[in-house]
Amino acid sequence: MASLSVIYQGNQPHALLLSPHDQHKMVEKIPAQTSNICQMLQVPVQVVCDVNVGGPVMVLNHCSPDQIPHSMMSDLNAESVSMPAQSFFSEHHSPHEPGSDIGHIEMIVSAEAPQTHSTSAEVTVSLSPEHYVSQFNQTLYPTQAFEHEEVVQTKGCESVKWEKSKRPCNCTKSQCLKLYCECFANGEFCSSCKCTNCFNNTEHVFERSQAVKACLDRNPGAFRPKIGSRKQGNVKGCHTKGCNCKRSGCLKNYCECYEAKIMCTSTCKCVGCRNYDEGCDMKKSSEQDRHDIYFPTRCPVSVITRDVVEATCGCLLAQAEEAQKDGHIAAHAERMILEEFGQCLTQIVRSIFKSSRVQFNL
DNA sequence: GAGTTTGAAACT
DNA sequence: CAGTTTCAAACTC
Repeated sequence: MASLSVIYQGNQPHALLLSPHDQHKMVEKIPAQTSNICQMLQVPVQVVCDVNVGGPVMVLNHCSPDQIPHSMMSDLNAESVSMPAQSFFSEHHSPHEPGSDIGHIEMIVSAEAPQTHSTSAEVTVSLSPEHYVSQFNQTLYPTQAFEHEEVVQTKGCESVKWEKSKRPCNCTKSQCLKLYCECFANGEFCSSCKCTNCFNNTEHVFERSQAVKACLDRNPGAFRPKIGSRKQGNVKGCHTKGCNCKRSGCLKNYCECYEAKIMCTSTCKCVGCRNYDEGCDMKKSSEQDRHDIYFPTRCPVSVITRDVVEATCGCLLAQAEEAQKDGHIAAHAERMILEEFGQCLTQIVRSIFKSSRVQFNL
């Protein structure tokens, strides 16, 4: 029943668990994992206790505010909350921002100790607004997914929006407990999926929490959004790790940057990237690099391959998009595109001559 | 819809 | 940490 639980080891309070859901089984199983929970979460949580709660603290964060108030209001003893629960959240949230984070929280609540303890633990929990991401909670208590949900993530003064569509997964071998599974990677339970042997559901909460921990052990940032905060001049944000594409030119949905509709950046380790904005990014040092990559030396008869044609079209489209973005008039846009086409032709001709020289030398 | 390609994740 | 394998989505036919 309690969304706020104090976990004891022997007579000593061991951990404070804030949970949005009524999941006793999970609460019972979590203590074994809580020893390094703060480090695992990488969420500095300042805990000021009237009694020594002592141990690590799990703080619900990064959950749907629509869910939290209900559980908090229904589960907490109203008399022990120093401010009305409704105002507690309304001060920090717009109720119509699904998926937004709690952000800054200051509250005083009472947590009922187990029956073996006669006292209540009154604690003040203060979350620093800049450390709002609680991946473990997010993944342990996933929010319901919505079709084509637009998530608004607020971090400090920055606001990043990205499309988050809930697609049914088709996992067959991963039990949906590895990051291969999009549902799992998004911190969601599988629902209406076509997966087989799925463990990413409420019936396998323990296995799932183990898998979450394993992922976080491998990579503490495993469940952080891959599309990070926007940089100056980067309207939509950037990929936190960058992509490693080698064959797609970062112009297909294989590329995580392209799929997220963002430009590749210098963080990416991609080869032959075509997904960047020359005006705003340092991805490539010069336009020449781009053409050199896509118009390499080849046998004359095979220079104009399908790849070359696609690359040329890509160049022209990129120019068109840039012209449109910059708000140029049609005539100027046409000129830009034609100039780009000229550059492409120049490179093709150069490639023919280069490969011809090679052949002649042979 | 089956087969292939791709690149991230996982593993060694 | 680099190389390899596994995996599921994207893509092609």
